[in-house]
Amino acid sequence: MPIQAVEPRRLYRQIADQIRALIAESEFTPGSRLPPERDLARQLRVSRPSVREALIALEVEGLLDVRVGSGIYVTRPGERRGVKALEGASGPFEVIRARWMIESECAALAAKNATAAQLRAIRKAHADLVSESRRDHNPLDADRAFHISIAEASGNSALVLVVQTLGDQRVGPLYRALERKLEYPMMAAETVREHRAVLAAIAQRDPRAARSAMRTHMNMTRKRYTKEFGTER
Amino acid sequence: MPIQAVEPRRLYRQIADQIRALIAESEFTPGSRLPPERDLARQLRVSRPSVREALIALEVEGLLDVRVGSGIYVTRPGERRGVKALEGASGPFEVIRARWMIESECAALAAKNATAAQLRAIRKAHADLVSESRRDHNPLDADRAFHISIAEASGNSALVLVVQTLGDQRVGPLYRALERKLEYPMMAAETVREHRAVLAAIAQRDPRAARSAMRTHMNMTRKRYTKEFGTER
DNA sequence: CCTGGAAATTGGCCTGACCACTTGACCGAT
DNA sequence: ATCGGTCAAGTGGTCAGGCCAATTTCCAGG
Repeated sequence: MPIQAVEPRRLYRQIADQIRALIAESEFTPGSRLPPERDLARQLRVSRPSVREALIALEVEGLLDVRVGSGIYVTRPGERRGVKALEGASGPFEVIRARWMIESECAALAAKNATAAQLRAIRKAHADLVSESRRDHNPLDADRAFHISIAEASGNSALVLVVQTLGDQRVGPLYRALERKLEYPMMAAETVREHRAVLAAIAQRDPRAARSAMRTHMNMTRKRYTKEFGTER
Repeated sequence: MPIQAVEPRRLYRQIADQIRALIAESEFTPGSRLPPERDLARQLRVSRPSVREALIALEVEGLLDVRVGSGIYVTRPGERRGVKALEGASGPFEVIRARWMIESECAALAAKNATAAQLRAIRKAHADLVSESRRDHNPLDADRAFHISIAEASGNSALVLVVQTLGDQRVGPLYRALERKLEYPMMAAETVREHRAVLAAIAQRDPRAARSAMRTHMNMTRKRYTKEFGTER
């Protein structure tokens, strides 16, 4: 057992962790406003600059949105832009092509490797997505969760990370412009059918069908983008 | 032309941007120490807390390492851990399997799509890697740069992001333990041969050979890991 | 009802102070 | 020569208090 380096916990990290935990426990829900800096400092028994440092860290992580004179707001999951997403955002067509390649292999691996619990999680994510699709807005969060549940069933956490990273690209400016043009819920019905085919192939433990179904879904998504956006980019 | 939202530039972001630019211009090189906070504040004509806020942001981004009592250091590219890499680090074998899948397709795409300039960049990255391999330490940075140059030649920026993200996983604790056990420069000679085969296939514009060469490289890398680390994880 | 102004609240940034930690130099004991 | 202890200087960490800019809310007047 090698001697471990001892790393003192800087106060701003402790504060940031605590706020992060409160958000995760839904004490502060997405879209809601945190108490003012002065109040947080008082409640946490620390100085206000220390609170500010923690807030900066959480802002850089994309978890919070700090508005001068107004307050500190928890971002909605779809709005969260981590560091990576701030660097040159990838175009929608690039993302969908990368997803075609990667998520089809994830689906094939999921068909091979999914545990019963993971299959249940995929089914639940799918049901949530169907339910969300009945509304008139883009079910971005539920869609993302469905795809991530499949990546998780692949059994490779590096692939989960990759799928999450690609999913994060969907909040870039090009993507927003594109997705604003899409029609709901007509498109939703097609998407639901494609998702159902992916789920069915995974449930039947058929890697080839799962790969093919996910590729079909990505191809159809690309076609939908092309139809609305004209030339690819 | 819609009216654009005006977003005032918070001072900490301006300072962080300036420091980031100075690092990019090699004014501050990886491993080097920045001037003390008090000096930075004086030079930039801002207060020290404002400098601290900027440093927090850059620390969260992984660009800087702040050591109490010692100073502020620029991280080496291989040490940079963005937000994503802090979440549950993936194991080396998971990463290598994901890279097998993804980077082989990148190599095939690079063989198809690389511009002359990109091919030159791959060649340069390879030459740098060969040169670095002659030393007795793991040429992590140069290796990473070589692989990223191939992803860039794929012509899909989403794939570049994915390869970067997977590359970032190589600084996790499991990875460090594993790579400490590897022998240099004996292993370096094998790796150089494998890299050369990838480069040759790309230069010959042969996607199948490029895909195959990269898969071989990843397979051999996994074998090297297995040999040193025993059971896979 | 709408507009403008005032007041209250919120975040932004600053100054100054003190504390904890690190580093390097120096000295004495073994 | 080596090791441990002490000290001083420098570094980052955190705090208290202050003032300014931006936002929100409320109220009065047209």
